[in-house]
This record gives sequence, structure tokens and C-alpha cells, in this order.
Amino acid sequence: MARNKYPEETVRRILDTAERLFVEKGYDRTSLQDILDETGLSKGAIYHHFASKEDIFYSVCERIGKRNGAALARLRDDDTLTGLEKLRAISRLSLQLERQAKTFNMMPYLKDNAKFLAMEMCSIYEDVVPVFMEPIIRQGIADGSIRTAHPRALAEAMVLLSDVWINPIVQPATREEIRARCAVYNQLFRSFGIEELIDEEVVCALEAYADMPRPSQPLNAV
Amino acid sequence: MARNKYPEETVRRILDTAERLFVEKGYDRTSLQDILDETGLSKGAIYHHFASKEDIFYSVCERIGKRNGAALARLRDDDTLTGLEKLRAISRLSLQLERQAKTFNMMPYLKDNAKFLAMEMCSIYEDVVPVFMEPIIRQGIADGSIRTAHPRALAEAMVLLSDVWINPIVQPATREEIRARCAVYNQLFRSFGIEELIDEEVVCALEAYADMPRPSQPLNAV
DNA sequence: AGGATACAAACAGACCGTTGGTTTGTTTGC
DNA sequence: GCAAACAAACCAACGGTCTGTTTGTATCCT
Repeated sequence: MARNKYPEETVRRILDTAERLFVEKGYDRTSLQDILDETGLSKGAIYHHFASKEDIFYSVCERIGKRNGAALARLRDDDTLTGLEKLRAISRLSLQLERQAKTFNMMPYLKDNAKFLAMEMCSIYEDVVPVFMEPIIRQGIADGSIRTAHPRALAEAMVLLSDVWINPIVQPATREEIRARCAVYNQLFRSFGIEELIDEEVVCALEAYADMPRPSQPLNAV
Repeated sequence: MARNKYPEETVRRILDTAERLFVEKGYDRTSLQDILDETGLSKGAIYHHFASKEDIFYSVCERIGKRNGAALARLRDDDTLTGLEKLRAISRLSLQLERQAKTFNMMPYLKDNAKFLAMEMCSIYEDVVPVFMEPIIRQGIADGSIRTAHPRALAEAMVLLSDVWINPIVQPATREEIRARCAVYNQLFRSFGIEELIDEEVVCALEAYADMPRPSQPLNAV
């Protein structure tokens, strides 16, 4: 097939397949050939739409970011909620978003997904914090529900802990350990006026991670 | 040269070279050929001592871990300090260790060093927290200088924030931003009885990061 | 005690399959 | 007719293997 009438459909197919494979097997262990096989496309097709394998990866990440960003923007711009209420809502939302993206699937296999972790860190600093979290915290300062002189730094700490510690659970943990993490997480931010950042409902949802099947080999196995 | 009398010297040469190259250029961008060229060894030599390129990487990480572990163990077992005092000392120590390992050099190029970041995360959960931080916090609980019902979780939060946010500075920041991060970091742990976790001296040392030359291209550039 | 011998450690370097990436060619919608 | 949308042959470089060579050292014989 040449001169497809709907090339964006081909792009979507490539991204869908790549996203699934990257999440399932990790970036390194997914070869271009794998993507070719599963899409049924040729190398020419792929390299017509993307500059490199890394470019596919970045496009996949960008698409995930956009999906999540849309939901976060809606929350940020909701003017029926206080800043604090929005932060609480984000805990629930990010749990949900993560399950959608199935990124929690890959987290147990951290070493195969180093690239995702690095990208997440980048997007936290370049996107999530400045575009969503800092504005929300500034609103919280304005409406009196949050107290801090450093909204940006507070946003960074909160998102980092949320996204690389609490949710997803990077390291296997028992229900008690997960509960303990949530308790500590909540206490950490209490002095900023932020009470009960993670509520009981979210804690219960997070506890479900404890039952997830885990790889038997240690993360740093060769 | 065959049947070297001091093979461990060869291993050291490989590890030294690999560590430098991995830190300078990142794991992916360092080829085996690079290591061969810089050590003057042959492929046979490398694969005699190591099973794979990844094996070299893990050995490099292990060696760094051992270097740092020795210093951390000395601190942990020092019985002239309270738990809280040890935590403060760790802030200073980790700054120092990181500069030794030159890992701060690579952090601005996060995407080229995704593997290091992932390994650091693994070692935090598998090594730093259980072996060093949790015992210290437990001591702090016993001697009354730290208050928490969840020593493990508190240790995790502290080390994560310390190692992927405060030090090294993953994201370029101005002196004011770095200072703000330290202020927030300190406030976060105050309710656990931990006052002034990072003192003024360390803050000043961290501020020096602001003057570090940074890559001109954005981190997620292709 | 010391020289010959056996053996495996410590390499060297040719070789291999796979990989990401390029180029050239072909079809086809507009 | 022209370029977008592919197909597929081709390429260099990569990680990894295999075979071959040198040589330190333990063992044995005298």
C-alpha cells in the first residue's frame, strides 16, 4: 500500500504499537523490527513519519503527556474548587491516569524502563510543575488553603514524591508499607496547611498494588 | 600481553575507564569500542572479566555503592552522634560523595543517563534505605531526636528527595530556586522533630550548582 | 632443589547476527 | 506530473562469541 489516504491513521498505529511494546518490554528491548512486525508496516513507512527510534519514543511520551495534561488542565481551571481541594483531586486523578496509561505495569521492571523514568522526571520539571501544579498552589495561597513562600519548590517536592514514590509504587511493598508511605506523605505536607492530601479512598486503591504480581528476579539482576 | 600477573589491575582499568565514559557520555552513547580504545585492551580481555556491557555497568555502580557505603557505614556506627545529628551529617556527606563520584556532572544530561537514575532508584530502595537510613532513623526514635511511627517510609521519602531533587540538582535552577528547595525540604521534615536538616553551609554549597555550565539544548531534544 | 611439563588464566582478534538508520525505487492520490 | 506514502535492499556499527596464542604457576619427576 502506498499513498495512504489517511496517513495520521498510520502514525496512530505506530504510536499505539510502540507505546504498548515500550511499556511491556522496555525501550531497549523493543527493536524496530518488533514494531515493524506488529504493525505490518515497513521501515520506509516508519522512517517516513519518524526521524528515529528515539523520536518514536518521545512522540509516545508526548502523547501520554497530552492525554494527562488535558485532564489536569480541566482540574486546574475548575473554579468551583480551592487550591487545596484541587491537590487532593490530583491524587485521585493521577492514580486513574496512571492505570489508564498502564505505566504501573512497567514500574516493577525499572531497569528495563529507565528511559520512561528519565522522561517522567523531565516532564515533571518542564511541564507538570510549571503548567499545572505551581498555578494550583498559587491559587491555594491566594484562597488561603495553602501556606508557603515557595510555591514552585513545594510543587516540585509534591509531584516528585507522588510520581516516583507513592504512585506508581516503584518498589514492591506490603499493604502496611504502602499505608505507612501514605501516612508519611500526608504528614510531610501538613505544615503547609495541606491536610489529608491522600484520603482513605486513595490509600485503599494504592494498597491494591501490594497484590500485584511482581518479577521474581531482583531489579538489578544481570 | 597474556596471563597478566595482576588481572585485578586490568579490571580496575576497565572499571575506571567505563565509569568515566558512562558519566561523561552516558551508557548508551558509550560503545564497547570506546572502552577498548581508551584502555588499549581487546574484546577478549573485556569479555574475559565481564559477561556483558551491562555487567560492566552494574559493576561500576556496585563499586560506587561500596565507596559511598563505607562512608555511610562509618557515620551510622558512630556512637557519639544522635540520630538527628547523623541525618544532618548525611546531607553534608552525600554532597561530598556525589562530587567525588562526579555524578553531578551527568545529571544535566538526564536523558543520556537514564540508566544511572534507574540504578540510583534501585539502590535507594535496596541498599541506602534499609542498610543506612532506616537504622539511623530508628536510633533517632530511640534517643528521642526523631518522632515517627514509620521509620522506613520516612527514610524513603528523605532519601528520594535528597537524591533526586536536592542533591544532585537535576534541573537547572537559580540560586533563589535552590534556596527555596532547601527551605521547603527542611520544612517538610520539621514535624518529625527534624529541624534544620540542611544547614546554611550546605545550602551555600548547593547554590554553587547554579553557576554550573548547562547544556544549551533542552533535555528532551532529539 | 630445580628443571620439565601440564594446565588454565589472561588475553588478542577474527567473526557473526542484529540493530538502528539510509537510500533508492515504486505506487498512487490529488 | 508531482510529491506523499510507502516498500525493500542496503549499510555501518554495535554487542557478543569463538577460536587461537601467550604465559604465570602448580605439579611431578629426578
